[in-house]
Amino acid sequence: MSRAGAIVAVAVTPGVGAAWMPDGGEVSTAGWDDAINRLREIEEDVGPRWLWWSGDIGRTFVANDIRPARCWDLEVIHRLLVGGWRAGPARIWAEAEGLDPDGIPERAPVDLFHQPSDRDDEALREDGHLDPEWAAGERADTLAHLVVWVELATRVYGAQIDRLAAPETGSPSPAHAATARSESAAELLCAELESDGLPIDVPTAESVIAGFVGRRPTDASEAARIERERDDLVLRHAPTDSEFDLRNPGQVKSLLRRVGVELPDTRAWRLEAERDTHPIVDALLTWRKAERISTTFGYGWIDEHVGADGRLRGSWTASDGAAGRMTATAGLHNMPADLRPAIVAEPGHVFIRADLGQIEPRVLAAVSGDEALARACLDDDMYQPVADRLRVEREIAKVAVLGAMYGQTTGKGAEALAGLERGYPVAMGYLRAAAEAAQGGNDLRTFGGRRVRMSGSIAPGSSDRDGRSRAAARGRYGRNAMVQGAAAELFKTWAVLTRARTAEFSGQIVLCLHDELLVQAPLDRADAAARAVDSALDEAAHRWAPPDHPRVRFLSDTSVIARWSDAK
DNA sequence: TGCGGCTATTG
DNA sequence: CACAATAGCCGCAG
Repeated sequence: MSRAGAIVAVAVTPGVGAAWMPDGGEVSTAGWDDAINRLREIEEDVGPRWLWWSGDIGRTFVANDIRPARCWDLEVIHRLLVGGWRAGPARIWAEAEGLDPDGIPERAPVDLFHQPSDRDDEALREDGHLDPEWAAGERADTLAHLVVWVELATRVYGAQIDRLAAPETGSPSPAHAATARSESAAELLCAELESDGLPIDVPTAESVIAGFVGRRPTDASEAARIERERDDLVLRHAPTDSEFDLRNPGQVKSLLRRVGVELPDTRAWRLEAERDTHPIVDALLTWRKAERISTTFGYGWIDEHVGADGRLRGSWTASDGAAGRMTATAGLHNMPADLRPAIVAEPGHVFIRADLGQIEPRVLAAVSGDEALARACLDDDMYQPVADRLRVEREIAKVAVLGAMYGQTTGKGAEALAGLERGYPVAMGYLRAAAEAAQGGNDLRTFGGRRVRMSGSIAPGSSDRDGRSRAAARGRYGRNAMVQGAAAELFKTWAVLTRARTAEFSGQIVLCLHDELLVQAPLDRADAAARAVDSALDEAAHRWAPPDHPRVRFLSDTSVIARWSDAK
């Protein structure tokens, strides 16, 4: 029997045990021997929305093979409401209680007068702040302490619910509470992505790598010899009486000047234009590619990040950076396309690869409420109707729309920008308002309720001493964050619904890539899983979409494939 | 040792 | 070569 509305606050410490408390009910505890079984029973019998302090608890669940359907992550929602990255129990508590975060106590130094054993055991100080030793996680070591944590969690939860519904957050919107739930689930999905990893066929990966840098060296001296030979393929085109370090851009520039190629910098797209000028340019481009594979995506990368089970693992964050996108380490988000043939579904399985078409301009149409732009989204290729309206080529229209979202003011799309202003004034006004607010140093809030801080270290402007360009950079940052951030929210809603709806077909999300999902499923259930991915998008668009705005059509290009490179 | 600059890769 | 990210190597300041 499932009670979908049930909230169960929970705190777990491996080796110690667990405490849990249903909303309005009694607190229970179990020692570690019993804790995981009890929690698993609750998940299976009740399927509650687990309320916990941070993704650490979710990771503990996942590490013990419990995959909850629903959660409420206080730290995730704190970041959503407050913006930025700083969190932790002390900040979360202070925010919930309306206390000044600058008043958060430092921990007392351990010295003759402050021994650890002197501590009293109260979680809350007289001034209302969380005790620093509790905040540092040192008081999660007994069942009695875990009981206190679940009680405190319940109090923070109440405050967050109030805050999500309050006008202070901007326009009060059910989207904010919905985003809070999907962002929590996304953090849980990150725990699973870290645990599960991405299937990679190591022999295939190594043969791709070998194609760029040669066979795996057996020892350090062979590695050094190969490196030297690679360097020589470039340097043989250079004057023999001079030494150049190819890894030093300044020296590469001098080297090129010596052979008559004068460039402001040595980026690949500039070198590309000079390929025919001198043979050293082509050699250098080849060297760069090999060097990149060798240092970043070579044998060392495989050794470091691929497990014995043939899974590539990195760490994941559910809402990083300016706008709250998912991020991943270990090259999971920037793996060269050349390596995609090595991403292969395991025996008896296939991948469902699904990617959203033109997600950012469609999201712009939705959040701005621009009816004309929303109508353009009815087309599979929304740039075509925009081009027709502006009476320009499709490529021009595309560059103009992207330029508007990125804050471009010069170049090819600039003249079409005026047409956009006339044709889609609501969307353009939305972007301009965001840019102006950001330029003036005002915090923004995305459609889903994420606060984008314009004060603080993430926002641009610290290194740039020119005030005007700094202001312009802030404007572009804010303008883009509103679109990219809302797109990230829609994407995560889709991802967590895909997680839920493909589970019955044994689907497992193995990669999230901003607008693309890779799901592994058993061969014989692939079609059903693929249909579930598509219907999860419809469901996500429904849940996420602004209720008082024109409906916007979202599209997924979905295919069933054996390896990542097979699609499109 | 930490940080900014340059470079390459992805969405 | 606009917006976002991770990550490597180099030179330079402390």
